[in-house]
Amino acid sequence: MKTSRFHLSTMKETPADAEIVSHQLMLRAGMIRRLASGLYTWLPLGLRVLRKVEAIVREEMNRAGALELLMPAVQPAELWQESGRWEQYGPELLRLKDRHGREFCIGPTHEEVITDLFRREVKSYKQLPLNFYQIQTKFRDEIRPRFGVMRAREFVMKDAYSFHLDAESLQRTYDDMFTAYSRIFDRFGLDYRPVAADSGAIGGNTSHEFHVLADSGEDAIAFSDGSDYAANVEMAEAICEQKRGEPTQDMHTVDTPNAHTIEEVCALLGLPAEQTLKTLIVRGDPGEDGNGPELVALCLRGDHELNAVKAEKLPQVAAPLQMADAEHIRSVIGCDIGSIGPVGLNLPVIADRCAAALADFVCGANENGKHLTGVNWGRDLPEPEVADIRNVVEGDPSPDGKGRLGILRGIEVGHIFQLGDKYSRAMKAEVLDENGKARTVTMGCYGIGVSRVVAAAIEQNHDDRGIIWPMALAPFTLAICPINYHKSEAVRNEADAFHAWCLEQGIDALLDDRPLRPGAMFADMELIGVPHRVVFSDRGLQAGNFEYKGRSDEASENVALERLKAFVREKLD
RNA sequence: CGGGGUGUAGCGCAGCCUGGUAGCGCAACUGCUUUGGGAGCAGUGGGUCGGGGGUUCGAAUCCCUCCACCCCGACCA
Repeated sequence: MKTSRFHLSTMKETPADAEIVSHQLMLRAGMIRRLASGLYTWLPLGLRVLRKVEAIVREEMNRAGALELLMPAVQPAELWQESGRWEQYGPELLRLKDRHGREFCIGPTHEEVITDLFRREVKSYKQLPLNFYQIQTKFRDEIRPRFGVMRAREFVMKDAYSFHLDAESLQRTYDDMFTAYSRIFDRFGLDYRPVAADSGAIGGNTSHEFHVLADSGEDAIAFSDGSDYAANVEMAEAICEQKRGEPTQDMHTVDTPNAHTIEEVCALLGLPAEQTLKTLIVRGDPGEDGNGPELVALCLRGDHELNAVKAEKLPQVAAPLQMADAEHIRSVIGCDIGSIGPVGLNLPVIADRCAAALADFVCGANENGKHLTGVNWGRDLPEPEVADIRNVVEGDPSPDGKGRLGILRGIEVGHIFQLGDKYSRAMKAEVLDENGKARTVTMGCYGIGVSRVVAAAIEQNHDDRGIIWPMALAPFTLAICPINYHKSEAVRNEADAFHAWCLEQGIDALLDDRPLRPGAMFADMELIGVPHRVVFSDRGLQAGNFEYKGRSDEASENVALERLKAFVREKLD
């Protein structure tokens, strides 16, 4: 490809509304253009990368025995009503009506459609297991689309759905998918981690997320330095090593005017946050009979953070988690937030393991401007119910007992999940077993955010000059930069001949034949992240050399012209 | 949805407070010079100042309204 025939559309300045580096670089490099909120056009340069991601995904899915198909983006409401998700899904589901007034949605995912297909197509256990996948455009009407294609409303996803007669078969395919995903992310050349994710009510290791590691990632993942344990912070179990000490202090009330936060209380009393207890008041779950608690108190050590996912799984707590409002708290407890504590509190009290292990701690006195010191469970107030309700922090022991936890940030690009019979039961997807009896099948589903992978690769691999593509994802693998292409016949001949050779060899080479000065040419090739660069100039040719530089090399090197083809082959292999 | 902010040329911005008919840099186009790290000079084109309404002799500027976009959003006890 020659730049003069490729719509290379780079920008020197960063568009003001792009917040994160991948979004900025994708705009500056001319990979994408915004059409409306959360909707993007992929320009030729960006599409080349997207297609490379797709190709690797497709090859590895095929290798793992999955079968590609393609389902419609628009889906009839009846299927969603059948699964119950027409009501459950909420405003993220884009709904529309056709000219006859029939209701449809634009698919955010395809469990209903694939399950419907399956029940019409497959009748016998002999046809199982089956694993279908597609690479297709999805639409989710996000509350707040942002970060370019990282969190777009319309995006490209690979979604796969497997069908099985029993749990063992599902587990085998699940393991195959785990292996295939690992191969896919290995081939991308990205630094990634599979992590255990919310395993839900079924129990066991039924879900893994694949995260591309990047400091800007939206998810926190916890991993052990002593084993291969890795889990989303949302679900990583927080263990308390400390044993509660004996009380050594009496309980006292102290004046703490204007001290509302843990930080302010600690500064005032000269204590570390680890010696304090904070009390959060959340809405209770009224339960089926309506006799559940209206409010519930959750106690954490002062330096810890509440984990909402864990908290809302508690039977007393309303899901989704809702903090009580200030007015409500004042009417029930009689003080403002900032002065609440569990002593004498007429609410169910649930303490995190570490909060329950405190002795002689400081907490709010349920009276504005006052705190209690030297408080001890069992002596000054009843023993609390104990639960794991905090986020793990750096240095916590690993839940598998091996090593300590570190925290990394990641971008979720893949998710594999054992669905069970949620959809197959609701939609009566059954096959006949060996006894001729109808059996409901069990399902797995497996997603990869194809367009998000592109953004995540950039988040992980860039410098102040632009993108640094891993070889497998680069839109072009080799940039040919001739200096004075339009003036020097020798340079032009050499560059054209080499370019032609590259095409024969199947090398994605980009020849920059624009009449630009070298600096401008180099800057563009670095911005779009081409991994290898070859320069031809009169000066070099006269000395019998060409110049080579890898995208992340410090300096360029001069290489003898005779070695050109062998040298390039070596670099690309 | 709530809070905050921004809409002026393809991109980045100034002008608005204190009304007087729109400007800078980059990009684009033409010509000449230049050619190893985003060249120089000269010239050219491109804007119903987000839309609508109002005030005024006169509105990018003041007022009202709608729209779009961006950011933040219970970890506080």
